[in-house]
Amino acid sequence: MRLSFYPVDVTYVVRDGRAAILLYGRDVSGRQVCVVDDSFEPYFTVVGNIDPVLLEALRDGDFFVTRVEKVNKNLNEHDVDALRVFTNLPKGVPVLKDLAKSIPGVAVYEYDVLFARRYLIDKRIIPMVRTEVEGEEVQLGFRVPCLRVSKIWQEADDILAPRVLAVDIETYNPDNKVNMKKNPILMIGLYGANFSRVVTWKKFSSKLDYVEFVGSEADMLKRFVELVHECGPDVITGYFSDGFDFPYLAERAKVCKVQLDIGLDGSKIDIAGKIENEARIAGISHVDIFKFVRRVMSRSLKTDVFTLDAVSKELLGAQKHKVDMNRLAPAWDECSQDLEEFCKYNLQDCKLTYDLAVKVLPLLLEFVRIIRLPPYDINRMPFSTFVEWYLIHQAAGRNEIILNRPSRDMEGGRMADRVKGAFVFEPKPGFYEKIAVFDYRSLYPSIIASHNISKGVLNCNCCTDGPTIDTERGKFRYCAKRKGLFSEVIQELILRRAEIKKEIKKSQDPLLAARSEALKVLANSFYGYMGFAPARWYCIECAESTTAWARHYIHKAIETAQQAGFTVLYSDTDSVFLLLDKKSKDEALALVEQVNKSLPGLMELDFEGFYPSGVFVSLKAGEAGAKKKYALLDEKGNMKIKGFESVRRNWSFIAKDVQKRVLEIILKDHDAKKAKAYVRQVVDDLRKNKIPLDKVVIHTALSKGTGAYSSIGPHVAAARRLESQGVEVGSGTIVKYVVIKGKGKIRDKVRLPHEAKQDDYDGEYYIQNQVVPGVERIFAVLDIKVDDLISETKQSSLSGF
DNA sequence: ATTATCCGGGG
DNA sequence: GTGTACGGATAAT
Repeated sequence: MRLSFYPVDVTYVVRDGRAAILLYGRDVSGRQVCVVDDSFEPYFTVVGNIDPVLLEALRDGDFFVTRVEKVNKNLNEHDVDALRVFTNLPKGVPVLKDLAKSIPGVAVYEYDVLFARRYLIDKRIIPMVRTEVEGEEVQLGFRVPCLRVSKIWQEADDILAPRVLAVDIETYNPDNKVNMKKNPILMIGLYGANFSRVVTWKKFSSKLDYVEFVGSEADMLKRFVELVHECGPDVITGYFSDGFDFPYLAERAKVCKVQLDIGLDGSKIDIAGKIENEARIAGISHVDIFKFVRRVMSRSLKTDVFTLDAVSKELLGAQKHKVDMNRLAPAWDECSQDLEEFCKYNLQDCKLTYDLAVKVLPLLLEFVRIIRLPPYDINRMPFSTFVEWYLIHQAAGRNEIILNRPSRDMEGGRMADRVKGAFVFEPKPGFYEKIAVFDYRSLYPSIIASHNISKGVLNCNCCTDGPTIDTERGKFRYCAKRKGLFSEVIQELILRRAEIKKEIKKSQDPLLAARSEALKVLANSFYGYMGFAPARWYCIECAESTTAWARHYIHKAIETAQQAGFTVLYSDTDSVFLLLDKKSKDEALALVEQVNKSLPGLMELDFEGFYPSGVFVSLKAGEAGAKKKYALLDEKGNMKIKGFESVRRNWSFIAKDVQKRVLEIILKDHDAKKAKAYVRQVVDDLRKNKIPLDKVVIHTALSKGTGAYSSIGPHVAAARRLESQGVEVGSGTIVKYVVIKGKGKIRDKVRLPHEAKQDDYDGEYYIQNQVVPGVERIFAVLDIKVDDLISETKQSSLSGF
């Protein structure tokens, strides 16, 4: 019997003393199935001068070696004769490899690659991609039909469009603390394509068609299992569902003595993980959107908090349904009509999670396709291991032995290795006109590709004329004859991305954007990987060479520009800011051409943009982290602001407004006097309390409970006021407050916004602590002192007349 | 300055 | 599951 299906989840079971790989998925007719392969045997690899008979004899309890095969492999990109040692069970591998390792002259490899992953590597199966199988039906007592395969292969590259179901729970939580054993779940929301449901166990009158009432919490949990089965999702998703919803559901199921058997094999949700919970459901890919967004997408998002509300706002332009969560428990106790609002809230959370899943799954699935691991694994994998797993698959495809992870000691030793970083040319603070910016396109990846930087070809024995680089650590040479592993795979990533970018110009397919993004992120992670202590293919010499070449090339661009008569304003890592002065844009472009002619391989200097004006600001002592602090105005009149991020959410609107407006006046009008007059006006208005009260409200997030602070900052004082008014506050609560006039400590002058009137706030405080810090560095550049901005106006000083 | 710990998200 | 743990900010030494 022939079957065509998309594997979603891959695991294994041991039956009758034999391991069987299980590939759950959906076949082309839309049916969920499980494909069973019991022909794959666990093994590890041995290198060394040893008689195979010694290995065949290894045994420890129930674990034993079944056979030994000679294989020809590459070890660190060199030919080697190896032995493949097969064991009866996967769990036997770590035990038997220890025995093998104790034999003198033996090195062991590939003993820690999980069995199911080993299967994907060796069979060259990419999860979520269409897979062909031949086999016969078997009865395993699963919820889905099972097929025992005799043959499995992939020939097409189309990917499953997964059926997605979003889940969210609301819990009874009267004391603001999570207590899974004590407090019940009140409602469970589910949302999928053409499906909305909220199940709850207290009856109140409601016209909402998606609300379903059951008799008890236990009934609700049972109904949840039924509904999941009805939907039959490939992907079940939640927001922080690894850490909250699923552990909660599992715990309540225990308390209520309900079998939460939603796995396709009839198993329960499996909550694992030592540091962070992970919730696994057999046969279904559980995707925790929060984990993916925070780990993989955080750098490309503006928000610095990753709540469902903030992330939805940015990615979807939608927000949570507004309710007062502190009212949920009382409403439940009173069985109040308000519960309807909480049902709306519950469903909206599900919908947001679903919409987010639809939005981010293309990127996640693109990583699945490139890295060749199931969505569940990609979702939870630390970003650092993306490169590792990409390398593992690429290496295996090249008949390379997968290198071992370092021991604890080795890792500790590696920690001390420091790589000399990038070159930075500090800008001279000031206001400038006509700035041209160049940058090297994907500098580090293109250096690795173009200079053949790779662990296996470092200081090779086969030639001596390869490219050489002087570094802090010594002189390194990379083979001129053979392309190394890193260099080759990163080159493939760069070239594939270039092709996709061409396609993007022709078509608007959002999948192409996801693909390009995934390739870029992966290529950019290689440099970090080479210097990452726990890496299998750790190569500090490679990392050192990469930055050394980067410094070489940025210096080259700077020198070429200077020889052509340009003034270099600023440079950092891969970019150069030039002052055009009397030169034309064409001359700047010609300069780029000139540099590019001398660059090897895939390296390329790009013209990033032309800016009519810009201002570079000096740094305060202790501001070492933010090397760059500048604002540029592009030809369309847009401001590009870097490094002024001290103006964040714990600043009042007035401070943010003033900083932005000052930069605008300086860059657009080139008028220092006007900027000064503007600030003086604001200062005057603050003194006279003419700036609206809502502009001086300061927002700060609490990092812990109010009792836990040893020093009472203004936001803590405000939080305590809130508490004294009966409002629950805790870690994460955003506290809003204003500072009012009066003597004494700031914390004593803190009031909640509703407690203060327009005339109460302390203008002088806002001038000194909010407005001035935001703009003083900018005015320093223009030779205007703080005193000029805030001294009492002549009118007021004459008013004593 | 450098190292330990805490926290994120969720109700 | 042939298992291992993130990363940034802040507090503590």
